[in-house]
Amino acid sequence: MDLIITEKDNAARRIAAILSGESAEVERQNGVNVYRWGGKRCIGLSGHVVAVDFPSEYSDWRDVEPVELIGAAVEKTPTQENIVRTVRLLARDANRVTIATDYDREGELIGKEAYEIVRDVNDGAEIDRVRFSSITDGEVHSAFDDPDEIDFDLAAAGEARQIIDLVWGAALTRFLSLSARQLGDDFISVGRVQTPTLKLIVDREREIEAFDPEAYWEIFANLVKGEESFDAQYFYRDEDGNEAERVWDGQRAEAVYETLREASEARVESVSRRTRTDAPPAPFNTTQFIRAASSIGYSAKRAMSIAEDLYTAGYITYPRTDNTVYPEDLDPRELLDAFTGNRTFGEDAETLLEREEITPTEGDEETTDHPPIHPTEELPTKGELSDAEWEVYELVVRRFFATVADSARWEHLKVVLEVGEHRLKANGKRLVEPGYHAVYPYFSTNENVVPDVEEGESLALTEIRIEDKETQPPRRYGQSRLIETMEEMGIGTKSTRHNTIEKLYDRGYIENDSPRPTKLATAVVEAGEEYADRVVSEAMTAQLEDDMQAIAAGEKDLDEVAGESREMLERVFDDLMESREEIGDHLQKSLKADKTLGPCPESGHDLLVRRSRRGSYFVGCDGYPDCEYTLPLPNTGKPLILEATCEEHDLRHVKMLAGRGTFVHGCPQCKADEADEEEDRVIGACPECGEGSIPPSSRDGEDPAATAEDGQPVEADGGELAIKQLRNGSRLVGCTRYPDCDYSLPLPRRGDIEITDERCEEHGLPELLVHSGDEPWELGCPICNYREYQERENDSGTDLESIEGVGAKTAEKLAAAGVESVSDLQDAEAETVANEVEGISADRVRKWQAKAG
DNA sequence: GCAAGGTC
Repeated sequence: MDLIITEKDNAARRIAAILSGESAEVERQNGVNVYRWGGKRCIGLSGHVVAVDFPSEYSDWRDVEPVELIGAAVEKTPTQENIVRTVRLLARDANRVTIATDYDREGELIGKEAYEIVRDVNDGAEIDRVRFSSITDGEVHSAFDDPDEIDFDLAAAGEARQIIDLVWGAALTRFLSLSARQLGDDFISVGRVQTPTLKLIVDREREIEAFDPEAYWEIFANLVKGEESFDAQYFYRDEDGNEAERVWDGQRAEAVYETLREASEARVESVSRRTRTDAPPAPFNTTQFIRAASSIGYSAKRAMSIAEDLYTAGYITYPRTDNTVYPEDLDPRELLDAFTGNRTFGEDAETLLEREEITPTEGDEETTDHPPIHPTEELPTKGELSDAEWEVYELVVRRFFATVADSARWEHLKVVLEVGEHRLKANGKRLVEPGYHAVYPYFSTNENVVPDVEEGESLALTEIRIEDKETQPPRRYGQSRLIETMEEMGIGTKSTRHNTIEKLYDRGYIENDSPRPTKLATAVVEAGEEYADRVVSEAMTAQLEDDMQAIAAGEKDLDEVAGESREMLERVFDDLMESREEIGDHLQKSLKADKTLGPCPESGHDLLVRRSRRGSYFVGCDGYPDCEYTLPLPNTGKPLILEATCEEHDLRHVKMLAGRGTFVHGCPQCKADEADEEEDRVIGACPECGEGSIPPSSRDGEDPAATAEDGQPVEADGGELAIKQLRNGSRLVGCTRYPDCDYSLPLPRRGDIEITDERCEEHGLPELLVHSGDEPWELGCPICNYREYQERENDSGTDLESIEGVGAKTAEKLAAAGVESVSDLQDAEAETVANEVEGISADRVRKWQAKAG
């Protein structure tokens, strides 16, 4: 039997289809897809199925000095048991094994890992290696016709990276965590990629903090020619003879402004026209795809997650690639042809096909890993995809269109005008040939119209404006700019950069979007800069890349490189250990500063954001237990401390991060005070315990008021419903007998609530109006409102797509197997689902179940 | 429980 091993299931399926002439059949073994035809089997791994780690005697952080990790052994252990088991099983009976993992360094290492699993159970089989950069008929056949061997040197280069990253990362992470006494979930992590990325953000923040704004002025004029008018800006020649618009001297600006105001006309001194060619963009690699998706509102993580779903569904090519040059066997005409007749894309595809020559653009980076991201010839219908998936799909399709479209042409018109000794200029631009913009609407094509004027002509000068401005500090990195910068610096990979940023959020190093560093992050970077400069600098990656090159070229060996790196880390630890306490203190102070709101009104200690044992957030005093002062926080979301500070209480404002439900809470002391001052406003009897209330036993079970009860009839105790403002900022309609009766209905956090004279026929309560913004919102009867809200929640709450990682296509597949809602998924046996749904592993199902709570 | 790199 012949066995073929690929890096992922998707590749296994496609290669099996090509080699078998579409006759391969899939069967599941241990929940893993195995493709079979004739005497052949093909199985896909899931990337690395083994991982490096220290032996178990090193696993207790408190028992082992971090420095000991430097000399510790490093072992490989299987992480994907089912896949490893299945590979072993198949390998036993194989005469020949072909490694067909991705054509890049990491692919070579994954291939070598597969080789070792095979050799472990079968020392006779012939093992060879095939390489191809896109899974197409031609490339796959020619690779299999002429197989090669595993490049063990290249794989060893990858192993050097694994070992060095583990040793440096684990030793330094444990050292910082132990010195700051941060064990458990809140450990303090450091690594070759994450820490230089964090330093980028910290450095930018330092620039922003050190920035000293400078005042300047700009002067504009409006010019009229016949019916048309346009804006022009004052400029002068600076010391170097360059055109400058910013006037740094206020008195001079004022003088120019006055002179222009006194003039009534300007004479055209010169007119220059030029046309500019605007070349279409290069094909998408991962970074440029993320950048484009971010310009239409998708975070890096979301964009990648949607792209992965579209890839798994077969609509786009592999989304993790560095390549920006289409492979030779991609025939643009053939691919465009697949879009003709399509409702959304047909017309554009047909227009593009009408041209004689089609030459796709090329980017600077050409790699062997995968083709640039482009649509496949299989088209989804709009209904098959969610709105977000469709938007991202359309972006990928239109980018492909753009890369085979013509250049655009702009006409630039520059007019210089003179008013006495002063000069004004106007820059006009018109898009004369839309070219690729016609099929790719994601770039701005704003025009600035300046009418045709002639040299020597006089134009009426009106509306002189002077604007006083300030130089601005540099802007924080956005996520996609950060990913681009990482790529430029050579840190991280196409598959990991977006995860690294996510990791910085999870570790409490950055907050908000665009990311801003916490005090902890600054302290970690400072500690790195002082004691382990290599790990905060991209130089460590650069050195590692050089060493890996040398290993791959056979000039150095793995042990030599790893040994040098370990020695370097030893020296880092010589200094670190001496300053252990100092480093720990600084980290602990920073951690506290990240949680500090301001002074406690009772004891003068700091008020901190804390977490109760049940997981909810509140504000408590650092002087606890001597001072027991507390303030509540809203019960939804994760608190973010803002820079804004309450003038009355000297406390920082708090924002609650809860995805789409994010809101600014403000000063928690003010919120509590407001609630204490606000009188409850009674609106009627409590349906649970008030006058004329119905005992729960005889009530309709659908009634939202029928919360968990023991079924015993409740005595009418004269409870009344009132609009209440709570100290944690939320507002509700609740019973005046609280806590004896806990009947409650939610109300919006913002806006003034007006109690109208109209009453709900069903519940007898007054209809409510909420005033916030221009139009009042008719909330109506609070019971009816809550019922409608719950119904809406039920409709969307059971939606499988609400689970992160489940796309429309996957939800459809799950539904076909009888898993239609979140609760179905929770009740299901992961193994059973995996066996019934093709391409889905039990592990993945378990992850979804965990996410669904 | 540490890293970074695959994949989902």
